[in-house]
Amino acid sequence: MPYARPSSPVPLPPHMPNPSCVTRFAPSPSGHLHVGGARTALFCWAFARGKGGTFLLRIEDTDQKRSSDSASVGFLKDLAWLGIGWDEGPVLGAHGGGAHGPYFQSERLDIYNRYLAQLVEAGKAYYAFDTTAELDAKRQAAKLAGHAYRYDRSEMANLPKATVDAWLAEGRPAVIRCKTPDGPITIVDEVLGEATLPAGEVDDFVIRKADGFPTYHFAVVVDDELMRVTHVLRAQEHFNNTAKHMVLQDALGFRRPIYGHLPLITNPDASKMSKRDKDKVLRKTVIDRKLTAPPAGTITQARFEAWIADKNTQLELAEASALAVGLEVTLPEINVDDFRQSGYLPEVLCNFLALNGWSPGENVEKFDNEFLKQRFDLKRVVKTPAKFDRVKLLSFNCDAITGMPREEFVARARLHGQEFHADFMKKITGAQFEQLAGASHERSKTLDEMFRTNRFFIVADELLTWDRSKNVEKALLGPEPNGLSHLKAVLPVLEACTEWSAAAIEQAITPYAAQHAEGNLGKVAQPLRIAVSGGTVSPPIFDTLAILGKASALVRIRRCIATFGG
RNA sequence: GGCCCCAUCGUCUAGCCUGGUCUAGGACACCUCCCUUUCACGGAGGUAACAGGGGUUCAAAUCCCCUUGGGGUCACCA
Repeated sequence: MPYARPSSPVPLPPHMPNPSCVTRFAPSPSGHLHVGGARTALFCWAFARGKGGTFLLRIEDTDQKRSSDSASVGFLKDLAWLGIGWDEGPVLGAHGGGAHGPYFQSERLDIYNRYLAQLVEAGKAYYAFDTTAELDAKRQAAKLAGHAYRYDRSEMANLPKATVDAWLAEGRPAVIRCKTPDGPITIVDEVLGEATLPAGEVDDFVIRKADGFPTYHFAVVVDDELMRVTHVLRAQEHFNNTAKHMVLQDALGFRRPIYGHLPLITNPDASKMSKRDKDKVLRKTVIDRKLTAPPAGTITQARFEAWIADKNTQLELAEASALAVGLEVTLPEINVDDFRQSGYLPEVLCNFLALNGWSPGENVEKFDNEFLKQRFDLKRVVKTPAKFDRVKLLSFNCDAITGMPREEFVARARLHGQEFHADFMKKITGAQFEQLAGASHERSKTLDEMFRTNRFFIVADELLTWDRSKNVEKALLGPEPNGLSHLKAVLPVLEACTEWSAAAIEQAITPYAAQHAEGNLGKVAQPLRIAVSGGTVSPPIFDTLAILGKASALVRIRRCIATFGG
């Protein structure tokens, strides 16, 4: 067991007694939590909690250019929404805290510097004064020569101490590099097995940047040790980094955690999932439609032009969303929050995410986090990358929604509406909403769907317009007796209704259909649906009429008759 | 390109470690039929995979080798 090595000989912050298992999720707050990160967090959480261990969260904000406070708060909220609670880390509600902080790397500079000094002192790391331009040139040359670039330490590693001190004193920019020992390095991984990198593959990598911040590699190794992390579960893109981390652990005399590298989650076309995907969709739409100006009320003309002119310019999330609304296109969900907005259930997202890269076997597919916690193990993690299948996710979501009690759906849909469709909620009474949600329950694949497909409910009666689609024309203006005639005939029937409930309306309409439409309810229902909704799709017609209210329904029917040539 | 890893239906995967029970199982998607006042749901069927080639063995999806294909990585980003 690699972890059985003696504890750190470097007595820095006092350690708590080690729990059996400590995992960590360590995102860099350079955006929003995306599904890949969420899956990693979920597995880390399940692994630790399943073993009675500790799951900790650490924010890797050592890149000053890319970090922001709001981004890290977003991460925390996303995690909490998914039901992935952390025992140690930044505090949010009941989550976080702990004795091994601070959990923001930007607040741990002193700690890193002490270890850095120790390595330099011991001759295991050295200052290097190469400029970025010099290094770039060498890399370029290596590329042209057709071989991989490796840092050549001969110059900087052998600088006399006096020179180094003098250069530092005069303020020359310098990084610190780790003096990587020669020889092959064997990575032991619980998912992938063993892999040996030949000698020379790992060069003298930078461990402290010129701005004084440690690099990712250094901070990770120090923090994992001090936070007594036992198991590192992370995405496979980090696999090769492991060698660097091992070099550092050896140099510092640290324990070695157990590693498990998780397969990547990609787009269906195997490309990396990234926020750029949103940009791509928008760009394609704009180009396909040959637009030269943004839709009104989205982004400014100047911003639009700058964005279109340069493929490397990316819209901010808010800009992209606004433009998507204006263009009436749907952006692909990438971040956890996107899925929340789209009306996915957190428990379903977790379930589905867990299925990308892991499975409990025995043909079990549907499970909750509790099950995952009990059953998750590294042995069943697959090695191959998974293509993220939104269609299957949607199917799972649909199953979960239609499978929940009606009251639960109504309640969750209400919360969703209050957050994302405030305009809709304002224009509808509580009772109406309850009825509408109840009627939408069994046909909803997401919490969001009913708000998008039922907008006709909140349109003013006199502003309702009708589709002129083939189906509408057919239903209304077909051979006699056509829909329009039925509408005219059924109008007085509805006017005569004294009670206006779904059941009462049905009782009034059914006899009519029996008499005048050969019992074919559809012949009457569909024209009514079109009349009151403007289109061919709505909740069941009697519910729809009842929710709308008698006055609205009658106004709409009369207007429809007039519009289609009564 | 160097290095590392991987390879089962269109997709997510079970099976592989400990060869025979695999005429390869499940799920999503797709197709057909049924149900149906729209949409959706639901029900019953169906199509569909061991990348290719060599070994080893009485026997290979399972073990070995090669080829091909895919992914990752080669930053003062994480």
